[in-house]
Amino acid sequence: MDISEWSIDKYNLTEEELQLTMSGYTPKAIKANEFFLKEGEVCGHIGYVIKGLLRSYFYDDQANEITTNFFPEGCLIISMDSFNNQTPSKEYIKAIEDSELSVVSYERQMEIYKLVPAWNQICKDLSDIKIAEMLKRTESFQTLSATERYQRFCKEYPQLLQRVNLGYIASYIGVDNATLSRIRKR
Amino acid sequence: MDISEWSIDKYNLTEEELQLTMSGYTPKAIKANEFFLKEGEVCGHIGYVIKGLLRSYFYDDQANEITTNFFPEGCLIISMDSFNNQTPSKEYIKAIEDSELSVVSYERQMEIYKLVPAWNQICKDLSDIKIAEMLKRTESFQTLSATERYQRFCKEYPQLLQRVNLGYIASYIGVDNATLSRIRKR
DNA sequence: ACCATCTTTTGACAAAAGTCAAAATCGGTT
DNA sequence: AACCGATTTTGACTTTTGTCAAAAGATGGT
Repeated sequence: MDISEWSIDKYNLTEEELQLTMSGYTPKAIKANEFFLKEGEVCGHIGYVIKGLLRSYFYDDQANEITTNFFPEGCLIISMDSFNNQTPSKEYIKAIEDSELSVVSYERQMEIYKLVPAWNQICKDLSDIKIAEMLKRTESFQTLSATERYQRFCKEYPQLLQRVNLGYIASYIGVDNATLSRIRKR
Repeated sequence: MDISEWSIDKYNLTEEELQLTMSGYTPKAIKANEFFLKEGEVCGHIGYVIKGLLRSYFYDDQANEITTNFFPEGCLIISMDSFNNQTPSKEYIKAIEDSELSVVSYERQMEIYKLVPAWNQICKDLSDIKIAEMLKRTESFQTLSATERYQRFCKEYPQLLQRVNLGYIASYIGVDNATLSRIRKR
């Protein structure tokens, strides 16, 4: 199962549980280049991307911006370490395009866990999906060349290719900017 | 929090809950080069490593063995995808040294989830730890050279350095065997 | 102690990827 | 249409890493 196959329908929530879940969520618009979360802040919300595109990134020792994830429509935005442990975030999350989110606060989400037991399972499934994604990503670094990683990226995220700067893709797949440019002309 | 700081003591289980948890676990000895899990098998057990050392690996397109993880004393062994979804494993898990494990079956672990509610939290915490580990690993591929990845490996897992083949480390950090050998002479 | 096997090192070379700077291109604004 | 800044491409070059094969070293079994 990957995130594209995931749906809340699986969990057979009662009407009331669905109500409780939905009631915690509020819409939030975010313009291109605005932040959903900054380094050092504690991630206080989960966001669901209804429309638009965001990305997360951090700065390495040499102050290069390293993109860690893209969040297009249908994604849940969450800085795992920061949200789960309510500790300061090590990364920024910033909108690439004007976006519309649906957000829920940490406190409200905690209540939902208590009121709707199925959320424990939902949460576990989402963690498992995340882990599966990351395993695949690690594998690509262990076994693929830069060119192959780029090809895989194109295959997996064709919808991102036209929408994000190449530099973001370059750092995402762990390749220098100029090298990616050369890879692209075959 | 990483796995070395994790302990079941955190969860204030009652004597009875602890009893129920422990009762599911049985000791299992495994000799060097024997398998804990083979590719294609469904992972039916979680293992806790009391003594010894194991590793997980798979074969890439060119039939290279790629090491994905090491499991020294104190680790939980679990093939996430296979155990969680009860699907055939894509990787092998094999003992590097004669090892002693404490194992619990999938069925028994599912019962424990029901009988000891705190296990939901335990499970979530362990997932979070796993995710944090993987984030760090991904970051190392995105930002570090082969030499730096080797240095980080040495710093993080000094106890493994003397105990595993260099070839295992090489594929773990995504470097050719011969290259790692050269890195090591500075 | 000896052999067979596996692991690690080394050499010579090729290919891949990084660096730095300049040029070209693209986007949005006035 | 001209301009500014950001992004992308390109050139010339260096460094890193991979490949292949052979040699050296280590290990375990008998």
